[in-house]
Amino acid sequence: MCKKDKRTDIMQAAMELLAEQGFHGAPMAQIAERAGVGAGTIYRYFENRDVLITELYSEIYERVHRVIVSAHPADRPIRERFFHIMKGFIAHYKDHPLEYRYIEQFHNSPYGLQHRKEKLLNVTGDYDFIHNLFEEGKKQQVIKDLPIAMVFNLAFAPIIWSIRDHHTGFLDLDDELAEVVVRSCWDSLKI
Amino acid sequence: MCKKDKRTDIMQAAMELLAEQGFHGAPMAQIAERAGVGAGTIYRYFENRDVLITELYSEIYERVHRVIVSAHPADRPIRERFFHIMKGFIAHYKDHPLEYRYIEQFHNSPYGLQHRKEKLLNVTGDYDFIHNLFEEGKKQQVIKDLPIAMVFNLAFAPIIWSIRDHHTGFLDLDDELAEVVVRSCWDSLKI
DNA sequence: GATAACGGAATGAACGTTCATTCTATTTAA
DNA sequence: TTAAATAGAATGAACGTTCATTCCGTTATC
Repeated sequence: MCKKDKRTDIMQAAMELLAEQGFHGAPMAQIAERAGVGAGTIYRYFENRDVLITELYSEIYERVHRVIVSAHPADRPIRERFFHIMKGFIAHYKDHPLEYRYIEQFHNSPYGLQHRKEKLLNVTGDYDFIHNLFEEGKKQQVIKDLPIAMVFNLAFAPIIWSIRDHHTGFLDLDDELAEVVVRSCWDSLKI
Repeated sequence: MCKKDKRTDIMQAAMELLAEQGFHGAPMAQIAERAGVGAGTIYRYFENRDVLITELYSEIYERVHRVIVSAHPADRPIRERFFHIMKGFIAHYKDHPLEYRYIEQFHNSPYGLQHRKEKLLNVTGDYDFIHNLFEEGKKQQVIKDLPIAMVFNLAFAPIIWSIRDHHTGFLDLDDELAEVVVRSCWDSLKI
């Protein structure tokens, strides 16, 4: 087994356990056990627990980002691009409950606050795909001229909560209902 | 100091520390210290940590519930009642950041899942004010005939996220913006 | 055989909870 | 009225457990 395999195993085990049992319910020893490695081995690949959790977040975020960016109809109207992103977002997280749970846990933890702060201040200065769509929509006067944080909330909050409810069994978010919630969010954003 | 005082002191200290530092960042010893009591004293008033956390939730939930129910225009149209509730909700949690943070932490913890499950199944069988408003709205064909969980999400998710952002400094949720977000949520619900 | 990777026992810090003891206020006895 | 007795509230040191991290003997790789 080469180096990369162990690292991948550790990340997979960590995602499963942290998603299922929460950030405080998955000790390093258990992660090691599920990954089939010794507890000490984890520290050869990740400096400490925080680094593991943060790198795993980046990795999982990358996955949904790739889905959203792929086949993006960049030359179509804002509304259509919005629907494409949101439906891709829902489909991906319906298919990947563990990824969803992980991201949710991360955002609702102190890591998430830190992360959100850096993103809004754009510390890294990198290009944010969705942020850009909303700014363009505001410029074109297609969506309301609201603070960007508010735009994100109107666009994502009901959808994310609905995905959560789908996974906990409180809601059956089938294609029809997904369409309804995306349309509702769009209606709350559009001028 | 009489019995009631100590209990209140403990609850106040617990709310402050659990809200500020999260459910895993506030040891019982620290709560006791801030409350000005011995660590063991807490266990005279609360069976264990879980009971303290759960009772505190009920107490804090009661407070916002009282605000929402008070002066409720029960004989006015659904839309007006919705606006009354949502604006009261926002105003209360803008005024009480610690209560907001506490409720948020609770909902995003295993306690919250349990609580949500019981509420949706209506285990206690008690009358739920807001639930009832939505059901009535559906019956009157004023709001969309969607699963009740979806109605809650469309109604509350953007508002709750906006209150969070207000307290973290990402958003200035003044009266004007509060009006906008409530109207947006209503627009996503109404037929 | 030298070097890097690995495993898992050992370590020590942190935490919830317990319990023997102290303190305080109220009742009883003289 | 005063002093002893009692009840039970309050205390905080101690306990047992859990957990992230380290350490070091063993194994694999070249």
